[in-house]
Parts: sequence; C-alpha cells; structure tokens
Amino acid sequence: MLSRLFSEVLPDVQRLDWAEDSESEHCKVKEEHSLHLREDELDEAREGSSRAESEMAGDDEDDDDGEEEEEEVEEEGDEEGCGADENEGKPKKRGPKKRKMTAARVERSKVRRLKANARERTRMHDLNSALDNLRKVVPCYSKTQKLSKIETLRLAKNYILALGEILRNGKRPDVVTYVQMLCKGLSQPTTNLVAGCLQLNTRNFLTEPCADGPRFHMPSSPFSVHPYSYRCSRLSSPHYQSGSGALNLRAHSYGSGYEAVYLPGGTSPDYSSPDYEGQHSPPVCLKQQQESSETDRNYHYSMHYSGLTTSRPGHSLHFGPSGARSGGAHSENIPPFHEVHLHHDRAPPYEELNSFFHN
DNA sequence: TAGGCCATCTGGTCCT
DNA sequence: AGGACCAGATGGCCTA
Repeated sequence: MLSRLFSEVLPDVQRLDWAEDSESEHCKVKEEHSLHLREDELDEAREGSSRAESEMAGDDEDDDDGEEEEEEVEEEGDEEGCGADENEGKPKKRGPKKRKMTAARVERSKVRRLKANARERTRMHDLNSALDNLRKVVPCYSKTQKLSKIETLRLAKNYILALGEILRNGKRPDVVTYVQMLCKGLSQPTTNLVAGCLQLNTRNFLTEPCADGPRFHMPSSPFSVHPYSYRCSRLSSPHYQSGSGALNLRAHSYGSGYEAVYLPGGTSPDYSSPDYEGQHSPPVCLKQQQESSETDRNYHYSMHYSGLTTSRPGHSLHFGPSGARSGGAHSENIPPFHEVHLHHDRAPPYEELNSFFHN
C-alpha cells in the first residue's frame, strides 16, 4: 500500500514540477510585462541622471561618455553628522572612505534602486507563484477563496505531518483525528474551510433519516467527491466560528465512522429531493468542542451551516454566531464546486487516503 | 472604522 | 559592484 502511495505520489510530483514550470513561465511573461511597464521609471531615472550630469557641468564636465569619472573627493567628515565637534575624542573611521555623492552618483544610485525594486518584485512574484502551487496540493484548494500565505504554510505543514503519521503507522487514522491534525494551529476560518472541503468530499455524507430527527451520517470515506458547492465569504471571516444551529460531528470508536447530527436550530434541507438545487453550503465550520468520554474518545465538533439557503423557503437554514450574516447574505459569493475541491488529480496522497477510508 | 492581508518600496546584510 | 535575501514601513483593498 505504501509503495502504491509512493508510486502515485512521484508522477504527481513530476506533474507538479511541470505545472510549476509552466506557471513560472507564465509568471515570467507577466513579470516581463510588469518590468516593461516600469522601464519608463528607469528611463526617467536615466534621463534625470543625464540631466543632473549636465547640470553638474561645473565639476563633471568630462562626464560625457557615460563613464563619468566621479570625483574621488573624500569626505572631510561633513556627512552623517561627523562634524569636528562630534569627532572629538573618537578615533578616525577606518575602512573605505565614503565618496562624495555627486549628482551623477545619486542618480546612478536611483537607477540601481529601481532595478533592485524590480528584482524584488520578481522575487516576491516567484515566491507567490510557489505558494500558489503549494495551495494546489494541500487538502483544500479554491481558486476564488485562496488560503492566506501563512495559513497555506501551516496547512501544508500539518498535511505533511499527517501523511507522515499515516506512513509511520501504516493504517488509516481516525477521521476526526485526521481533521484535527490538518487543522492544528489553523485559524478558525481556515479550519472551517478545511472541514468544509473534507466534508464536501463525502458523497454519501448526507441523508440517512433517523427516527429521532434529521441526522447526517458520515460514510467510511470522507473524501469522495460530491457535487455540492459551498461558500465562504472570506477566509478571514469570523462568521463560522460558532453558531446556534449546529451539526455535531462525533467520532465513533467503532469502525472509522463518525456521525454528524443536526442539532436544533435549523431545518435540514432535503438533499435527496430532486427539487433540491445544490447552491448551498455544506457545513463549513468544524470546531472542536469537547472530548466526551474516555471510552469512546469521541470528539465533538459543531459544523455550522453559515447562511445556508436553498431555493425552497422551507429549506433556508440560518446558522452563524449572530444570525446577522446568515440567511444567504453572501449567496452570490458561493464558489462553484469545481472551484473549491480536493485536488484528487494533483494529490495522490489524498487518493491514497481515500482508499484508506474505503478499506 | 478597525483589522487582516497583500504588494511594493527601501535599507541593511551577506555573498560572489 | 551587484545580486539575493530579509525585515520594517507604508498604503491599498476588502470585510465585518
């Protein structure tokens, strides 16, 4: 199984390399464009430089061929507050003596600074490009709702640790434990998103009617794809932190399953109904509440539907900390499912995890 | 309006 | 001298 994991990971890493290459190509093109856009700055600086040189005709008369022989005039201690009174009692500075900053030198320094700025921009763009690539291989990816840089790094670290744990133990982890590992140290909004992504991929998560009220059951595999979309207005949004209507997610000691139980506070949408149109949020808030007991070591999570609405009046669910934002205030922000999903095609470890939870 | 996130500029440091 | 890297400062944008 582990070898299968590696055999699946490696080609994907190669794909990733390719993707990174193409993306960096794209980035380079963009960067060239942006550099072109800023060439005028350099031109301006150069023009300014030549202007300054001509204005400095008094002491730079022979600087006509661009190789200006700048004055090698040494400072007489008149810069940086090194006046005579300040130098009293202090040893004379050693090292290369500062050259006088002629206007030409100042302008050249400006040009150098502009070039350095351009390089710095390029460098940061490359860094961002790499971060984008990283975003695509961590468990939760959205084109529209990007994880922040810091959260991407945290999630990536947790993901690596989680995969390492799986490799070390050679067995699938408890689902909730897995979610815990992934979300360790993440902000609440990111935790919500990750939980939402994981839950998004629980095709059979929904609809298993119970006698004691609407109840959702997590299947053994939490990672298979289902077609519902969800929304998250902004990852930094604190909307999903707590709520009244909640979905309690309990891990069972038996099997690998856990169940999500709707608590009072909302109406369960009839996902099984053909009338149901999937423009709604699956739970996007997963918040550990407590450890229930030692015997079943159940972890309780509340999974809140934040402003989950449907086209049917009876299906409008209002969850959220205050309710003020609930009720579909952000329905226009719902990213389509294809924009928020697990990258099965890019993340074989996830497929492997799928198989873990399928077995 | 405050806070989070981000891009950019800038000066400093280290290395080649 | 120049490039890479870094961290601080700053201002813009967005959301609650």
